[in-house]
Amino acid sequence: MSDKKGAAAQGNDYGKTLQLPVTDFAMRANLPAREPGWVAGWLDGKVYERLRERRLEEGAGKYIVHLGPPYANGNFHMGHVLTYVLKDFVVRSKFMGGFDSPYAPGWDCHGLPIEWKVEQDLRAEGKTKRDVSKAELRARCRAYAQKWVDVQKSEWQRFGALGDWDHPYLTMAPGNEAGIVRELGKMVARNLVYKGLRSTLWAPVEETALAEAEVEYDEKHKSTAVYVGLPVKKGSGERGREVAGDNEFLVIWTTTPWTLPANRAVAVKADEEYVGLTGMVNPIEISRQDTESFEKTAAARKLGGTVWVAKALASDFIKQTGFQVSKESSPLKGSQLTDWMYEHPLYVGVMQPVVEGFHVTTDAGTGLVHIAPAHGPEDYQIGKQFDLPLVCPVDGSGKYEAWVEKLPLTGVEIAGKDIWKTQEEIIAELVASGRLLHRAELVHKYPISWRSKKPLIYRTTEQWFIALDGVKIPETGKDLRQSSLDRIYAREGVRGVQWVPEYGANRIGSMIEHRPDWCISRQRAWGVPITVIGDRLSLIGDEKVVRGGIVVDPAVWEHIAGLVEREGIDAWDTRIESGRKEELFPDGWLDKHGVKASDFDYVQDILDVWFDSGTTHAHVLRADSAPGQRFHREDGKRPADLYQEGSDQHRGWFHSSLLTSVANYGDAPYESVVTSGFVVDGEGRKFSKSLGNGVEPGQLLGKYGMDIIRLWVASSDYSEDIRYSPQIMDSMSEAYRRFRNTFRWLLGNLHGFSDDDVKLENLPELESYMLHRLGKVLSEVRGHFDAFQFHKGYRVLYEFCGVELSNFYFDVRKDVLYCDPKDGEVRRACQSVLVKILRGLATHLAPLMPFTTDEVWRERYGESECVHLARFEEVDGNEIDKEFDKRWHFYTTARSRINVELEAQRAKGIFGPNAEADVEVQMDVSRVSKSAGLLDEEEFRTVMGVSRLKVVDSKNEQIVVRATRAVGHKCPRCWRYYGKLEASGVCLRCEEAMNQQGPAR
RNA sequence: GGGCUAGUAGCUCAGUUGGUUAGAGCACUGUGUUGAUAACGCAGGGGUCACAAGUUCGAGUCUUGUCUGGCCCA
Repeated sequence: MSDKKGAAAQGNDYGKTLQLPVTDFAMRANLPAREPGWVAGWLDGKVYERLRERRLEEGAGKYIVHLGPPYANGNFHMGHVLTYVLKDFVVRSKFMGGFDSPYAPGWDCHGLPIEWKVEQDLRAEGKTKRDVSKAELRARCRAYAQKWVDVQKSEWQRFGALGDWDHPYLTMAPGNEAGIVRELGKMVARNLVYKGLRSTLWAPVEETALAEAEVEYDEKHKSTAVYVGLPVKKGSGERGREVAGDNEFLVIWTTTPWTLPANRAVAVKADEEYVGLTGMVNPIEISRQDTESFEKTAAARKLGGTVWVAKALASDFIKQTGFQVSKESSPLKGSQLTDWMYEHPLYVGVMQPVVEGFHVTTDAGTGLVHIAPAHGPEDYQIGKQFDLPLVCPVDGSGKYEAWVEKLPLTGVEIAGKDIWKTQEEIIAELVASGRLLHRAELVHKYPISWRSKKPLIYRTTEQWFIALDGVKIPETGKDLRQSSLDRIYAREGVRGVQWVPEYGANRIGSMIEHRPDWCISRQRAWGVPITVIGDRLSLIGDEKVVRGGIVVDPAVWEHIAGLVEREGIDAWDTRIESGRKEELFPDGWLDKHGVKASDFDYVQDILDVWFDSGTTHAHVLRADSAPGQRFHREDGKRPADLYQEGSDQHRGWFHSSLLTSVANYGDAPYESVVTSGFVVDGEGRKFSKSLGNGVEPGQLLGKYGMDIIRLWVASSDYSEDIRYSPQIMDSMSEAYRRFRNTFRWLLGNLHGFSDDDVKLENLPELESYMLHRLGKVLSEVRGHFDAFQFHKGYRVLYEFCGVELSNFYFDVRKDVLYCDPKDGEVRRACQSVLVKILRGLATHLAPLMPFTTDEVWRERYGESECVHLARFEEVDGNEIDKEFDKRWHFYTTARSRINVELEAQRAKGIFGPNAEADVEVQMDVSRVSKSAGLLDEEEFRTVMGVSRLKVVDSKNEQIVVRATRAVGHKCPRCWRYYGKLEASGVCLRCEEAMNQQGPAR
């Protein structure tokens, strides 16, 4: 023990004669404080632009990555971090791989959430949207979106993302808006756009139909559920016979009594059995629910009779209503009920049919389903199927239309009244007519608006659609659905899309296969107008000009697009509202066709915002096949090589992009699609406010810095959900430190060694081996990057740094680097390899850790240099023969076996560091040399870092190791033990090193 | 409720066409260094492969079901 201390003390004098690492590259990064300055440096230094120029000069091939534009509303969250970091991995690795990979950031700016926010701001000012013009409303929306574009842009830049920040695309840029109009016009010309009816989820508060994405569900919504008995008239083939008896009822169950005025049929399930229950409504049940109306009900004396319900639900019905059964009829099939008629729940004498409903189940209710085609998608479908009258009695604000009749018995006027407030009056009417069998409050899941959180209703209204079936796409000869599916699955010899992960194809495929036509119209202000002109009077017979009742003439569409391009989307409404409609037609067009502008209808709906982002392939990527495009970017390429987004976008952006692209161009807008999972917490749960497990990018940036966050993304398999937890981030910090220290050690040991000194010929075996390993590792990494498997690339790099460099190569070569003569051959050979390692690691880690690798680069090559302008470091194959490979495999595996023995002796206190050990390795020399060639004892000793190593031939299967305390004299400079030291007191090697401050060579 | 998808050490990930005792790194524990020092080396402990059936000579791997998550729908 005392000897060890003595050695350390001696070392102090000789330490100054060593070549110890020298570098200004700090051990601690202090990323949060320094990264913003580096971002600014990249922007000021035009790194992206210089990189582009360089690749253009080289004539590099293009690789286009395209992302769904973020919605310009609010700060970025962890999902954005994930997507934009992954995107940046791809862009940067493509650039470093020699591609020209321009990236255009962009923003999605139109749409309801922004409009809604602006309305809230108006409300705060004591106004409503009716107090301002549409143009002003839009101006406010535009300003609001722009504000968030600016915020998000700086957040995005802070992520370290490479991109054309000076030329982002905004869907609200007039040029882009015009492009959207052109895409729509093209679809119109292709006969893909039509007007139809649709049962839409409607928000009475916002007075608009909502997209599915805009709908939320209230898990604990309270509704009033009613059982209603409807007097029935049985028939036997012909409808319209007399009511059979006055005391038989079909029982329906509904949770939306306000829809009863719109009742047009009752649906049954054909093969379900129905029974007539004869008995009495339990007066106690009624009275308990509604004491006041009990008297009226009792007065109506219609408490008894035969009620028809599905047999499977009879007991449930009895339990719920307390109906006292005295007799049960033999069952009838649902199909036997379909020639019955019944009286409308509210309107006396209005007889309506019983029909078969495809959607009828016996999960709840009575198996007899109230059909209001105005208020539900299935209802609407059945309405169409049986040709039921379809008029919606509820207006956009959730009030009954003026023409709705008053309630006949109670005489209550409901026209103009709010549906929710009128519900009690409708129930009172049912009580009065004696048809209310039961009422109860029901807590269930119900759709609500994502904005106002108020309940939604179904309204069947006129909307505009894109047809998925039946209309052939010129390029493919098939309709939109089939053409899209062919491209998703690479069917019919069509070149398909590469989905990463592969299940993406199934996912989007089954959606496209089963989805209805795309409803593209919205009744809002902040969006691109559906600039459709309807030929109301059918004045124009030319099919090339008007088809399906709407103007399809490309000349008109291009004219309107030109107006939008100059003035923005206000161009449309402004002319309609100010009576300058003729300006919407090209000069002379009206005269040529002998019509007036007032002969036409002008649609005032706007486009679904998914249409905006879905058509970026036409505006942002170059659209060569569309000469009319004026907003395309010169640096684009269509289709893109890669679209990338979260997996939820199979339903969203990938979907709308595919449909619009196939519709107008007959191809997919992307060659590959990469999707990522979601960021979840350490337990795999989603982030949510109620769980309180959320985390904001800003917090992480302040605590860890971006490179560590990027490392977290790099280390995770994004094909699944990726987990975030403090523990995970801490281990990423550890990993970061490993990389950083590897760089620090490399830089320190390359002090005074320039890249010009690199000489890779006649290397010692160890250097040759390491160069070979480096080449293998780096090409493996590039392979993983090319396959978008960044976590595998990360792992390979990380383990190389840890296992092969830090644990092995650095450890072995420290002796040479520190103690050999400064210009010693082995030392210089080692440094030559270290340069390759440094450059290899820095360039291959640059896509993952742009900040730190750039810091490394500048530390080595000066402040004016930038790693991001470099390419992946080339390390030639450096093939080594099999014997060589086996020999080093033997050394490295023997190393770990010998280490076990060394550790055992160390534990006994025989010696401390390996330099204090002598080792004898007993092994079957002939067997080993047969495959690995002759071992070099000195090389073997070097690998072990011991003072002496002796190989002794034996016939042992396994190698046997004996480690003993080193004998001889310890060199006070290099700490190795020798038989004798030189007169100067150090070993021969150290003496030379101290004498020759670099031998003349 | 339906579609897609996952569950391998505390954490992040490997585990080939089913084939010895399921691997790596980190973390943890012990230990050595103090010439990578808020760093580095070495060694060690740690897993019923979510659970249950089934196919098979043999299952982490194939089949079915259950549980627990995630996304998208309803």
